[in-house]
Order: sequence, then C-alpha cells, then structure tokens
Amino acid sequence: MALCASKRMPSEEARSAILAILANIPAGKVASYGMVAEFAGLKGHARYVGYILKNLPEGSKIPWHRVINASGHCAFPPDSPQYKTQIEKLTAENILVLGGRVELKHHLWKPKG
DNA sequence: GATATGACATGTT
DNA sequence: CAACATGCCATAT
Repeated sequence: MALCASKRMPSEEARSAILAILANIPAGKVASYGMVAEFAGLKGHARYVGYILKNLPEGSKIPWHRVINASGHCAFPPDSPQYKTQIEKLTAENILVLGGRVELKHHLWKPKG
C-alpha cells in the first residue's frame, strides 16, 4: 500500500525516527528540537519532538537532556526539577551551561560532524 | 470536524 | 540580550 505514505509517514514511524535521531546525538553535543525534527525528515515539526519527549515511555534510553530549543535555552523553567537534571547531565558531559543557557557555538551537534 | 494544549521557532518591541 | 506576540504542526478531548 503505497497510498499510506503519500506525504507523511505513520506517527509510529515518525516517532521512531525522532527517537533514532536523539539516540544518534553524541555525548558533549546538543541539538535543537527543530534540528532533530529536520534530521528525522519532519522539518517544521519541532513541537512534535517536544511532544514525544514529554510522553517518553519509561525505559527509553533517550538522552533528552541533549535536546534544547534553538536559542540554547532550556525547554523548562529553572524552577522545574528537570531543569536541574538537564544541566546536571549536560555538565557531566563536559557541556558548559550558564544561566540555563548552553554554548551552542561549542556544543551544537551537526549530522555531518 | 472543531477547540484547546504544548519540553518550539521566528520576529518585533 | 530579554520579554511578548504570532505562526507552525501534531496530539488529546
């Protein structure tokens, strides 16, 4: 059935693609939601990435802490527990985080390398 | 099918 | 550089 994928693939495929991209992000690097979506073939679906991470199944080894918005700011307020957790993980990966902001110039991940 | 919500992106103030 | 407003798209109800 080729009519199923006329222009968009099933949500399950899309979700797998997003998770695959996240799992492909090397340590010490960070990527923005828009980038991950684009790399997964879902350009413009930045919110979709966030939606998946928000609904992450327990047991998924997804390094969500390596995902931030295009501005380099954390996706949640500093009052959130995940905020500290993310910075904690990023710091453990040798990533410098100042004022809830990440040095994209030094840690922005690129698919080419 | 419409309305409301969201771990975003971009532009303007 | 920061805050606010608008646009984008998918999911949930």
